[in-house]
Amino acid sequence: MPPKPKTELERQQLRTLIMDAARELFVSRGVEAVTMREIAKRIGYSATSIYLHFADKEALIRAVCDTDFLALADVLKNNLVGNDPVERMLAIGNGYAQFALHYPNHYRMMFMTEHPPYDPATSCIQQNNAEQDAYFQLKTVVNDVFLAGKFKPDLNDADLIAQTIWAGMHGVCALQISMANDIWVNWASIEQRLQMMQLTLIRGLLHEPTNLINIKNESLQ
Amino acid sequence: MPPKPKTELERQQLRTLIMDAARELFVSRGVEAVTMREIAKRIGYSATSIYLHFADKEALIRAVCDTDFLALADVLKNNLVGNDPVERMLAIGNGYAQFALHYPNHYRMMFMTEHPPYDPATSCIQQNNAEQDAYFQLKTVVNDVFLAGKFKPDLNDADLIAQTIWAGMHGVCALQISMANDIWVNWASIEQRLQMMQLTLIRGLLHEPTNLINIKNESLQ
DNA sequence: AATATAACTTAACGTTGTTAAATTAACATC
DNA sequence: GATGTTAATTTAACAACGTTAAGTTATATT
Repeated sequence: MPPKPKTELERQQLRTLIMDAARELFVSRGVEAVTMREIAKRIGYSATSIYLHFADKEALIRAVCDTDFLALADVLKNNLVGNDPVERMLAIGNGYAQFALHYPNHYRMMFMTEHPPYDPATSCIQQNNAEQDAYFQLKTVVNDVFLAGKFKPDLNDADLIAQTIWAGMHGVCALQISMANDIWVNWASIEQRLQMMQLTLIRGLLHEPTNLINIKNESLQ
Repeated sequence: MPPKPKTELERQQLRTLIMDAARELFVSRGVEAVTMREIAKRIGYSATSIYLHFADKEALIRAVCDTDFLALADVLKNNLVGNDPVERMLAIGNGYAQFALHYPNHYRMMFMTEHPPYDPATSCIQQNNAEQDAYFQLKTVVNDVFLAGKFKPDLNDADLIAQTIWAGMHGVCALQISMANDIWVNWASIEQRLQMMQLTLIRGLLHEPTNLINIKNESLQ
């Protein structure tokens, strides 16, 4: 009820208050099922107040997504340990899958629904910043593996390799999220499918087996 | 405006009339953007009439999906030619991707959005029928390759292999559909990405190179 | 000719995202 | 210190949605 002129900081705080409430609801029930009124109620404001900070629901979703890309980049960064570049490449894949399956509604919002494309002008994420850009992290690892001469000799496009790895992991995660309950398919366990995808990617991309592959391989049976 | 008792055939015809109108709109603009009133208008009925044939919008979507799985199975069947099982395996992948990219809204509806899972009681599709079940077709081809002894010796779970191939192709197609416009990523062309995924899968799953792989490989550069 | 029934429509309900108008409180100015 | 301006917020309202309830109309049955 009390309107006071607010400082830029206060406006920013309210903005993130809205986003945090929205995220919590989005994550637990999916973007579609959450209403603007509900988000507003959660923080004790009226629905129309949200429109003072975000143009529409789409913009709110986009903003939440953006900060969640930061969270993903953070998860990946923490998984990015080890001296062997191939080991790091496997680790980044595991981190990615862990994120996707731990926050499926989140993942769906970020990678499985159409939203207005990334806009450098309004986004809070800096492209090609190792701390913030998940794709850049993947590409960096791929490049490390490349420089170590581990890829098959006819593979030399880092973007193409990175996108293939991404697509492989995304495929497993996305099918899990949207089709896991479908009895149509006699699904193997998600752990098996993830491991099998990683094994297949490693075998398909690297020019010779590594210890890591053998380990993976044995535990697959 | 004229109500007459209808024969079972007439009811069935109206049912498919609704589904055809719905499909056309779904395909061109996506399920979410299409309203029941719009579908009804298209065929000259009122919106409520649809509810005489489908419990709700969800059920209509599900029914359209079901017949579209038949369409997919048909596309795949027509792509399933050649003596060499590996060749057929590549062909089924190409058919799948062709379907996904030619009918992206369709594909999104079928594989990228959550819907009530397949119900054998109400579905028109017969599971494990080679003419109707797309997954069964894939699994059959995988089994042919397996019987030909082409897979790496430690791979012996046909479902797991089929699901890995599916996930790989799905990953490329799904990312293309929902993220292709995102300038965040320096996307390689969709053709390149599909080819690269197939090459990687073949190399990761088969125990020795084939002619087909070399052809693929050269054209990749 | 009266009645029942199935096909269909119109009206209406509760929600949704969103906009316009009204309200309230702090600040600046005279 | 009253007055006006401005920003923050709310209430009211709109159009559109999925869906349900209540009506209407034409055929089939008795």
